[in-house]
Amino acid sequence: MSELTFTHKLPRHPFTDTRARIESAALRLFVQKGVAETTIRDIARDVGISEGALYRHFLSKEQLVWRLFEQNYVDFAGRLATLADGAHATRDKVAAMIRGFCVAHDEHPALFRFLLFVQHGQLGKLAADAPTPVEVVRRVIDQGMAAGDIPPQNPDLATALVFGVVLETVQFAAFGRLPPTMTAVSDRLVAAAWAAITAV
Amino acid sequence: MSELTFTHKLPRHPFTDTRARIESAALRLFVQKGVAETTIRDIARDVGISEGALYRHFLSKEQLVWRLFEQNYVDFAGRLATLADGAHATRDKVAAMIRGFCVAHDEHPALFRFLLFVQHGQLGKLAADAPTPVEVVRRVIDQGMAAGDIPPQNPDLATALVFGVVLETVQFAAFGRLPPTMTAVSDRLVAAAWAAITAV
Amino acid sequence: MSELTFTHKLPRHPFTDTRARIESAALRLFVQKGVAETTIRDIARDVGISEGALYRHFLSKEQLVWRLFEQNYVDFAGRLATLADGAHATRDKVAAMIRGFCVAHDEHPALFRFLLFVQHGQLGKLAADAPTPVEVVRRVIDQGMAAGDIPPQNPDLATALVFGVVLETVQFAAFGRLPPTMTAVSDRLVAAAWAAITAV
Amino acid sequence: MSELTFTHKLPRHPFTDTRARIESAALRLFVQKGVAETTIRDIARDVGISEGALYRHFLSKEQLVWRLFEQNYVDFAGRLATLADGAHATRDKVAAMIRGFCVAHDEHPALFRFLLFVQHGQLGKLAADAPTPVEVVRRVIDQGMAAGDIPPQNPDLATALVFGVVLETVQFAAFGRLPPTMTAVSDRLVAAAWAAITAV
DNA sequence: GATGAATGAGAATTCATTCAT
DNA sequence: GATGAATGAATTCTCATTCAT
Repeated sequence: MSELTFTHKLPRHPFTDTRARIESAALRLFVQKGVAETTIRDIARDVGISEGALYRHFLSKEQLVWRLFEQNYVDFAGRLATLADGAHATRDKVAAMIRGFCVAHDEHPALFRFLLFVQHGQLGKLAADAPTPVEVVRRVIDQGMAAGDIPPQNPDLATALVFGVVLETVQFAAFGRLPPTMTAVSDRLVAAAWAAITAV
Repeated sequence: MSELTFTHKLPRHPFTDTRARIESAALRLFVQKGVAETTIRDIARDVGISEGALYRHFLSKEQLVWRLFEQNYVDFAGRLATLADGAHATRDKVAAMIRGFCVAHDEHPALFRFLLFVQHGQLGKLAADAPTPVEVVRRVIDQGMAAGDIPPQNPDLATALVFGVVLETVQFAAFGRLPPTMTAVSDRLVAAAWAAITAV
Repeated sequence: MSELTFTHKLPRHPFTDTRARIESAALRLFVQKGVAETTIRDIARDVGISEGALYRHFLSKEQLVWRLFEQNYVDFAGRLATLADGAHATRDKVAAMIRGFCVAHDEHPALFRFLLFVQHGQLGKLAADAPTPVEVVRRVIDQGMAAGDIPPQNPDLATALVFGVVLETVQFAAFGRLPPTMTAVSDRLVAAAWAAITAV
Repeated sequence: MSELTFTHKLPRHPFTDTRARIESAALRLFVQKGVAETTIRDIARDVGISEGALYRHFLSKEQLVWRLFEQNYVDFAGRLATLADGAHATRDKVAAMIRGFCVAHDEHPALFRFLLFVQHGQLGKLAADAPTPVEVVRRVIDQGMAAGDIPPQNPDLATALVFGVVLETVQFAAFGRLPPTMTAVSDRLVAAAWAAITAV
């Protein structure tokens, strides 16, 4: 997974790491055409190996999809949590997280989109207590309301607003309606999200 | 299409409603499991007819999907435009549209989700000049900025913010994180969206 | 079958004789696209009736094909026999038959091609003693050899030569390599056929 | 294609002959029952592989048919041309070609019938300038008329006569009316064809 | 680790035929 | 006689997966 993660582990064998090349190709194709529409043959051809060879690295297509999702999703949640913990004021925590979203997107847009859109449905398979970006954001909201920094309201709705501000902007960018780089608008997104959750 | 559309056209054949039942079943299954994952057999079984019978009503699965999308998407855009035109102040226009989203969702959540999430990708197939909800909202934003009601900014980004506020709330509702009825929170969404686009 | 046969029976109801219109359409389509490639729907659409209505007139597609073939094939054989019987010298008999082929072709090319090419395979289904064009020609050859007008040789081969001269010319015409009218070249075909069977 | 072609190219994969076995089976079945009436299942069963396996060797049934036709048809045309070029007098050229037809037939009757009858309709798909048996024969006729060896006449009609003599004899043989071996009657066919085209 | 042929379970689609109205 | 909806079997084709080499 090394090349894919947000956390920059180094690949062991940069020129022969077939597994990473498979994952990278799969991710790109999944985001481009959808998971169901991407065949094993598509991936194999893209990587330049035979279809059979893929099964040396993954037990099944389903497992490939799941690994791609699970490992990176939890990684990303951890990263967000770290960013939130690094700030003290509620607004700074929210800002740090939104900037984290933007950086993560710009580092690897395909992975970002895969995690947040394409495989959103896999959420149900995660262990109930697994850390997720949604939980991380929601915890910050909860604490902010407790501290009086955010007016009292349905914390899930406030969480949805934060995600909506970020994710829809990503969608518009993906459809070419906005420039592809999220970090360029991260300050604007912070302002919008904060205004939205404090507008009650 | 009568059962499905927002505008309640009459069925073409008064004695059978097979076509409408197919569309209704297809819509539900497409939203539940995804288009690619829904087979013709799934739909036929759900309607209680044979697979072959489906093809008397639709030329192909692709055409079924496309019709479901295209007709209703354009309908919905028109409806939004009417709502926007019915108000005068920019904020009232935005409010009317967001309430329109909420009502449309609550009337037929499956259709709403199909149009706005599942088949968002079909957008590219629409005629370049076809009216879309995105265009309608964007036009209101443009006019609002021209009138000085909304601070100068990238109008596409402001449009994305409005959509984000609405659509992510719908997603949270679909995942059970929020109550299923959008109209219950429409005032909150109006406030949030307006705050977001004026927070620059 | 009236409109179709070579023998010019009059239709009973020229404007409502659905059966004849079905046969006419079927024939044209069978020759144009092949029997297997022509669907009941094709025929029905061409005639302007529903698919179900076709089954008022024919028990099955197979029966439709068979009727079209059998009735006309035997008719045509009888007509050829009459022509042969009307001449006395062997060469005149051969000439009369070849001209009969040409006239039959020009009267109704689709029927001719259907009988001689498309459904040649149905031959096996005919009663063993049913009169066929092949038998008619062969009998003339036999008699001609007995009379010393045709040199002794394999009579089946001589029969094949006569058919070859006529039918391949029809094929070339159908492919646009020759003009569509056979009667224009019937004298040439007579000369060629006679030369071929006497060249031994 | 090795087993099938007249020219014996080598199979591309030395360890399997599946492709050749598919082509051989397909050819036999196409000639026996017709192309439309032969299913992929028929072919697969005949070869002893699964239906899916067929698609590793051919993209579609259509492509299988087309390859079978196109490669061998052009091959055969080339072979005929070589034979014609090897003789000098017009009659010898015609004789060489007719013997070439007979030899080709006797080498592989199914292929011969497939090319000259079953798939005659594919002719339209050939490149306009592709060499065909018809063109080869016609060129010889043209040159023979120019040289004064054949009386002036419509060269297409003369070509049709040559083909008629050969092909109808093949048909009669296929229907059991003549012995199966064409080479046994090739001299007779040469005499008949030459007589037919010079009888004008 | 890799290959490529093969499998087998569907998938979408077609089509002759039936039948209630 | 006619209609059009429906059926069900068959057909082409796809694709995740296995396996001998």
